Amino acid sequence: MPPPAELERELRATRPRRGAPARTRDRLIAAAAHLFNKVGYHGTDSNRIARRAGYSAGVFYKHFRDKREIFLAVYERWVASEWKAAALHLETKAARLDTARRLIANLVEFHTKWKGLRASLIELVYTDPQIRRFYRDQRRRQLNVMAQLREGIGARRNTREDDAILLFTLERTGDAIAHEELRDLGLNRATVIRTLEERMAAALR
Amino acid sequence: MPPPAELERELRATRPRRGAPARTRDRLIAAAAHLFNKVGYHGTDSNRIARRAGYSAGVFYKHFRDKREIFLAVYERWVASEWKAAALHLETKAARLDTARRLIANLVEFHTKWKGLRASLIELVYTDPQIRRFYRDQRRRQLNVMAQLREGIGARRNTREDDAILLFTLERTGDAIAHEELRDLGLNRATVIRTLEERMAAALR
Amino acid sequence: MPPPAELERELRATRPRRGAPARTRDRLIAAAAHLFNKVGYHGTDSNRIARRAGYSAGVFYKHFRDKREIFLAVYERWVASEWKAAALHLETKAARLDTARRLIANLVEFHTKWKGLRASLIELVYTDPQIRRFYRDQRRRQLNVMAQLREGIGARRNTREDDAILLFTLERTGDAIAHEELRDLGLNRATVIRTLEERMAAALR
Amino acid sequence: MPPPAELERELRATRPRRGAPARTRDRLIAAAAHLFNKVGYHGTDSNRIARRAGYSAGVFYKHFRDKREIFLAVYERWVASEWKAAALHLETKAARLDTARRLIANLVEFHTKWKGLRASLIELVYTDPQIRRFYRDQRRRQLNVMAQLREGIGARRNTREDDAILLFTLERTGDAIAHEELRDLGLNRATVIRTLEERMAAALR
DNA sequence: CATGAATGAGCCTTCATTCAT
DNA sequence: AATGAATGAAGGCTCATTCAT
Repeated sequence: MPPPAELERELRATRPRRGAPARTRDRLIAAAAHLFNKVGYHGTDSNRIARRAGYSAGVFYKHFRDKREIFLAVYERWVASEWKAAALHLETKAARLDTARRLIANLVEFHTKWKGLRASLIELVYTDPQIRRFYRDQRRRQLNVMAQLREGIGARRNTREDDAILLFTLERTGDAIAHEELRDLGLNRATVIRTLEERMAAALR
Repeated sequence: MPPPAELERELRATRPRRGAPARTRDRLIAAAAHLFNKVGYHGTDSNRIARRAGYSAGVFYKHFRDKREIFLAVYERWVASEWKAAALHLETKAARLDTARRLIANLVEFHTKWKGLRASLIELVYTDPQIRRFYRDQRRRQLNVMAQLREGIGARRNTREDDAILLFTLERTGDAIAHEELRDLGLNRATVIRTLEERMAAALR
Repeated sequence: MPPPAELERELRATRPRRGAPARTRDRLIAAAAHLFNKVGYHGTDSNRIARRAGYSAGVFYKHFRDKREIFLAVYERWVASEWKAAALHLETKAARLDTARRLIANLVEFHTKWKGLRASLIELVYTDPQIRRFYRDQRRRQLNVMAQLREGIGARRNTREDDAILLFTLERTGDAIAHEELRDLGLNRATVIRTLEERMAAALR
Repeated sequence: MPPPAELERELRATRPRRGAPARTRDRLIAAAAHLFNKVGYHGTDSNRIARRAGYSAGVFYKHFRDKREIFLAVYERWVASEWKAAALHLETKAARLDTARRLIANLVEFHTKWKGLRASLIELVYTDPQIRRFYRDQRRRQLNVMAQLREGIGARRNTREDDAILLFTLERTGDAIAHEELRDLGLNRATVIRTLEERMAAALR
């Protein structure tokens, strides 16, 4: 006997019986994002994604070829929203250090919110060519933005290699903060964040 | 009788029909390390580990409760060998920059050799409390060693937080090098490595 | 695709490709009843139950958590049908001895038809708390019916303990008849049955 | 990793390193009896029997073809000891009712002590021809003894069929007592036992 | 005789995926 | 467009049994 009351079903009431395909796709992605983040890619099954989105199992495969594909969609959406937030901070006129602070705050927020998803990401980047490609494209885009920023502000000479190392540092340290690694190591979170902010600000100079 | 054409069988010839348990365990760990590294944790199954080690399926469970447990054993072994190599470099009397070079070379070598394993690791650290604990313990140990080093050489004041950030940078950049991320991004590998060496050397000052 | 020559496949033709869940559950229970009765509880596996019912392996777990659970379902169904038959005999207006005869005939019929199932039952009653509970509930129900019967007919005083002993006698002797134990012991089946009928009739007095 | 400290190993110390085969066999049977009775036939594995007897796994198959065979040996031994006890009571000169009491006490004691074993027995009698044969042989032997007893004491005429029904009643009610079925049904144990004693005594008349 | 490592068949269970309705 | 019953391959794991030492 399947478990009686599926909490996942709650959404069903909200949903129109025959909605626009795009809306269905959206709901599926949202449900998948939640589940991937909560129980990991391998801990999530496609039936559950559909059910949580308020649909029956079959719907999933009308919109995605497989689990891999919806993961990519989730990842794309997540990246897009992170970029959007970052862009907002960059556009806002402010002192260099203030901008850096906002960007780091943004980083920490996103890494914290999506820590489960990020934990699955690395393996998939290694495993799946398509996800790898997308992942690298984002990095390239980040490097380009950084290069432009420095140019725009007439910044001092700095190599793309340095930028990359900074990005790696930010990414990995952001994860450490999200996963409470610092606390477990008896480190001061504020100090670490301040250091990241300074490096970020330095890169914007 | 095992299925007809098993490539994995090659090892069987080499192996004594009945060995010491410790030897069997060793072979299982070695086989698991290979497979985890090649096809990832989730792509590996216990039967295949046993078969690759030259045994039949049942043997696996005589030595390990489940896949998680053998992963931990693999990880422990890998970490131990990395530490051993690092310790060797640290003990060798040499100029600061030379020691740094060796340590970075060691890092790159290990991250390259075990890139598949590392790709699986992150998710497991997130998922599995025991693996997480071990992982954090290693980091703590690294930080302690760094603190001692600086003290020993009468080094300048540097915070444990800085050390942690450096370790995160090294780890993540080491992965990027291993996965050829730099090449895909059109970055110069030698430049990146030189930067890492300098930071390492600076931390030893 | 299931292995080539599966006799169990015969049912598949009969079955609609996609039926109501209740119907599927019914078929699974029927198949399980047959197999438990034929090869015993421990000789039956869930895949085979599904296959015999005309389904693939996975279906089983959509309806039952495990073998234990379907055994209970089988047992419940079997008990219900036996009660139904017994009730019919009790309701029919007839001389005491006639009613007794019918009840004994019913007993022998059921014990014969389900002798394999009953052989597994005892161990499960010992092993499984839920099955034990159900088993005892039936016995209690039987005792209650017997008490009512005697009361209804203004019968002579008889203790619940005597009733219980009678039920045990009937149960065990019913099994002996079903399993041809009497024949192996060189006993006269008709004589034994007549004795049971007389005791039954006496209890109804 | 196998569980560290196996309690079952305790016996090993006691045992001579190279004992007489008969002694080894004895120990295996005793260990098997204990385990069958505790966790049932299907819940016992042959390695564990050997380990509990203080031997390694392989020894088992030097003495028994398979689990079935050792079950039969256990069963034979148990029956023999029950007969021995019963014979003792029968030989003791005493009033009919006193002998009956002793026999019933003996029955209850044995059924209680071996209730787990008995729970497995029924299915095996159904499943295994050899065990079935032995089981029936015991019943035949019991019936013969009863016939002789009545003859010996110049007892009144009573059919072998009646004796059989009595034996079935005793057996099944003995199990009910052992399994605390009576208690669960709210019945008085003493009353039931008295009834059994009376019927036993009547059979001896 | 005894050891105990190793075997491998086979059951249990999950889940990505399909398809008739 | 949506349903959801059904599929079936693939692993996980156990345990009766063997055999080289």
